[in-house]
Amino acid sequence: MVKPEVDPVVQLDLSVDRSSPVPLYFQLSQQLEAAIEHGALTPGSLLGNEIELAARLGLSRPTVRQAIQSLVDKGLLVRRRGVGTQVVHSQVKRPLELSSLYDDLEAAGQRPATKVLVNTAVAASAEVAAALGVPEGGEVHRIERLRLAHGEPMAYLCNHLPPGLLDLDTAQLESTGLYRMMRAAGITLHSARQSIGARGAGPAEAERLGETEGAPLLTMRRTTFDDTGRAVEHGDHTYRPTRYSFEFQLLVRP
Amino acid sequence: MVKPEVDPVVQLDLSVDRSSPVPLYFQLSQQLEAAIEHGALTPGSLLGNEIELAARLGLSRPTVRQAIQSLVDKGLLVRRRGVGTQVVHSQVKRPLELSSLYDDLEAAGQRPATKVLVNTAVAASAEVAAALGVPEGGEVHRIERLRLAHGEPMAYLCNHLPPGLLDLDTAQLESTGLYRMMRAAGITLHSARQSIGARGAGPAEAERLGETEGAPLLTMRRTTFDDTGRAVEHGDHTYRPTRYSFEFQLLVRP
DNA sequence: GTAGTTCGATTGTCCGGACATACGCATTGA
DNA sequence: TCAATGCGTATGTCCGGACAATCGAACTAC
Repeated sequence: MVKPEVDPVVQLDLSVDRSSPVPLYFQLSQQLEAAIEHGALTPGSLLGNEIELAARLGLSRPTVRQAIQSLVDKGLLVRRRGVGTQVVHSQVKRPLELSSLYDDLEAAGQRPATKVLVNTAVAASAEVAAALGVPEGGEVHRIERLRLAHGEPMAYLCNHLPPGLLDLDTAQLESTGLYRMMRAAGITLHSARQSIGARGAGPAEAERLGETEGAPLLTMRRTTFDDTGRAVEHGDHTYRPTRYSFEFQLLVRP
Repeated sequence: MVKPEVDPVVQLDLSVDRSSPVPLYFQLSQQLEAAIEHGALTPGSLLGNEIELAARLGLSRPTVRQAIQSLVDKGLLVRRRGVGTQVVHSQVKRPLELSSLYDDLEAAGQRPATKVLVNTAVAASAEVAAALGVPEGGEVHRIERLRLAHGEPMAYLCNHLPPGLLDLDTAQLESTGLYRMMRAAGITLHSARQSIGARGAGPAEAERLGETEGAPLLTMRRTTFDDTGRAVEHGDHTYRPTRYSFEFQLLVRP
């Protein structure tokens, strides 16, 4: 005889503050997310039907649905018609974001350091010009940086930016990441095209990263666009694979 | 004197079929997406306000909003309060999906071929057991495959699956991809954790892929989960970086 | 006992309206 | 000339309700 093993319907105390400027659906989704993170909502448990949940909170169903939908989009919940909404059996941490290496390292507690090697205006090569949408040979800004963690070189970052987009202060580049500077300048990052590959290190690369010639390197080429579709950055990065790999989670879009 | 360069408001003929079982918001979003793809809606152009659009189509605003929102989520449109909704300046093709190598190659017109090297039950190693959530030493299914394109080896794929999940027919594995077989078996893929790195080829690997020992290889380790949170597959793949790289687009989630 | 049917539960879709909020632009004022 | 103000417009949020579609389980009939 097998036990029924019925998924429990969880009752937790939720509340919303109508005087707050924070949208109600957002307050609710945050509380639900916190409950999942915190363990109050265990994986597999049912959330209880929307109608009753709305009544209990004094909200309308559309508002509750909006809150739930945002968590479904994050991969934390699954809805099934005729069944209910249940918490995904964990494993989900963070879907892939357009992350900066700097932020990633900092989040991992690695205290990243940056050494700016080059920070100057140059004529755009054919590839850079095509990526940034500027005329070939036109002026673009070139940055070469070495990213270190625990004093050891971890990655070599070569970026090109369209002229006049950002005030690229070397000191600032060494103390924070490029993406942060862009966001601080009011640029709304929207999307990026990436290509991740591998190749053997050339002599100069090997020297820069403290590897031997021919050693395997992880490479990433990326062009980033803001919400107007303008290319705001093109990067060519090489990573030491013994020190860094790309970790991410992806969701199947339904 | 600079030209005004005002983004035009586009008028295109849209229509919905109320007798169709296809949801109205979906009909609309598909037509809008087609118009963008086709060029009828040019990048930067405004979509016209929701109220009027709803009136013109005989729909309610929530329905129109739902259609627009789905395209915003895909990165095709951007909404600005007080301004309007406009088409993103292209560059956006497809956000990253949980893709199978087989499908990727087929979409690229490469006519992939698969050679199954191993297809048998084995005892789970510690790593595989942890990834699949089965007891260490318990039975799991192991598949080793060689993926070829144009007759050349491109990748070596080693996968482990929980026992009894799928009927793993060797002939079928050679004629299609693993993900397709899973979907056909009624498994709803939900999310995956991936790690992409690089390393030098060992002797056996080099032999299998036709590379020399120590040659740089691109590696991908992935665990895939279905919508109940159950791990359905754990893979350890190595790619020849001269033949393959990971290309994808990502969106910043707002 | 097994297969088919009915039925309750729950989410999916859609409506029509209301007010709040933020952006861009024109007007106004110093 | 330039900054502050006000206004129109568009999206953002929220409501309350209605019906449809689907799933699972209990029920019925064979």
